[in-house]
Amino acid sequence: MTVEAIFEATIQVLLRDGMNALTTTRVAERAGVSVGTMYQYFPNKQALVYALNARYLDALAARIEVTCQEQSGAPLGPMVEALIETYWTAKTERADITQALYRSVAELNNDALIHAFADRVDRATTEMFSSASDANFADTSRTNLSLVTVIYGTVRNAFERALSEREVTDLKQDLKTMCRAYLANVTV
Amino acid sequence: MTVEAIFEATIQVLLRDGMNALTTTRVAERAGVSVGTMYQYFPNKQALVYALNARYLDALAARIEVTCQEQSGAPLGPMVEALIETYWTAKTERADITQALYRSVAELNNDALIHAFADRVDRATTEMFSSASDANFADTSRTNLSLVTVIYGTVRNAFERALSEREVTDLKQDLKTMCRAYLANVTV
DNA sequence: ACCTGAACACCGTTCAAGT
DNA sequence: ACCTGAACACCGTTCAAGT
Repeated sequence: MTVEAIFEATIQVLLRDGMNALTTTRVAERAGVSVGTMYQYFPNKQALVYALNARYLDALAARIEVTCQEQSGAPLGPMVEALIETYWTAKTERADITQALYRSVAELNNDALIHAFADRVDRATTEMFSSASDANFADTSRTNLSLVTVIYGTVRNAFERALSEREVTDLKQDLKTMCRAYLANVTV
Repeated sequence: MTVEAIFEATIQVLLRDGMNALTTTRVAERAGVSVGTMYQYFPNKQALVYALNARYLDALAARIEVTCQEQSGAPLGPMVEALIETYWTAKTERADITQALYRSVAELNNDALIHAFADRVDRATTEMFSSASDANFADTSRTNLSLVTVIYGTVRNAFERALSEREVTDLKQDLKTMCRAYLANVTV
């Protein structure tokens, strides 16, 4: 399909030449269509980058939802570790794409994108945590928000710092320790 | 000074009209100089944005260093809370500028910028944590890395999510709980 | 219905000319 | 020494013309 070819071309240009070289001409050329065709599917360049990120976040949200369903009813410890594992893996298995998208999304007004993603994922994780065999929170949505903000933020920052494999392993383990310790603290 | 006027103009254009409207012409106009003048001080537009971010990170690093010096010799708990407080305040007191810079820096290859900042700040925090009255880490640099990555990442993610004041207060408190609990866990 | 690509407005950058 | 701004190459976007 033409749209798929354009998406694929966008990722390739982003990976090969970076954000600055992401021109409509180059994307169209690589996708094997003319610029005009691109504008039939996307009203402008921003919309293309936006759609690409929306597509990625949708896939990410779906994976998190799967993990949340799998962990339903488990104890809190394994639960939060599974969430960390899923998010971290999803982000790192194609680290280059993750980086490229982080950079591309910054240019656009992505509030709607972030909120749609956050709402969907928050729903899944909140439900998961509520189902825990040892769940007994003073404030479920607060705990959920704290956990996911810390987890997603840490993964992102780990990316920016370009940590070594060793450092990533240690950090991931420490993040799990932190979240487990926090959960022990906020469970009544 | 001309350079200062250009920096100031850049921030203003960024705040008023966003990243897309940040054109060399507009910046020059607002700074009261011609485009040519801008190019005497910065080789290109990227360099201008880069320099603006470098300037900001330098000021941020200086503030963190001050906190680290102030906390020297204190117990770990208050120490990590002071670090969280300083970083969070520095980022939120001019939230609009923080946001604008987050967005502007994404476009450029900022590895050098990030690393220079990270190295400098890591040195300050590692020294602080080592000086704690109750410091006794199995692995000081690992603990330091985990703490700063989690803290900086959480603040950044809190920004992206555009949390309410209430949520921010709760999250900050929970982050402190997490870091304290983690420190209790990794101290031998 | 879907595609093409020349044409237009605008942006980043340069450089001969000004003080 | 520092500044100006018209000029140039290139990019995002459009639209009349093609299949």
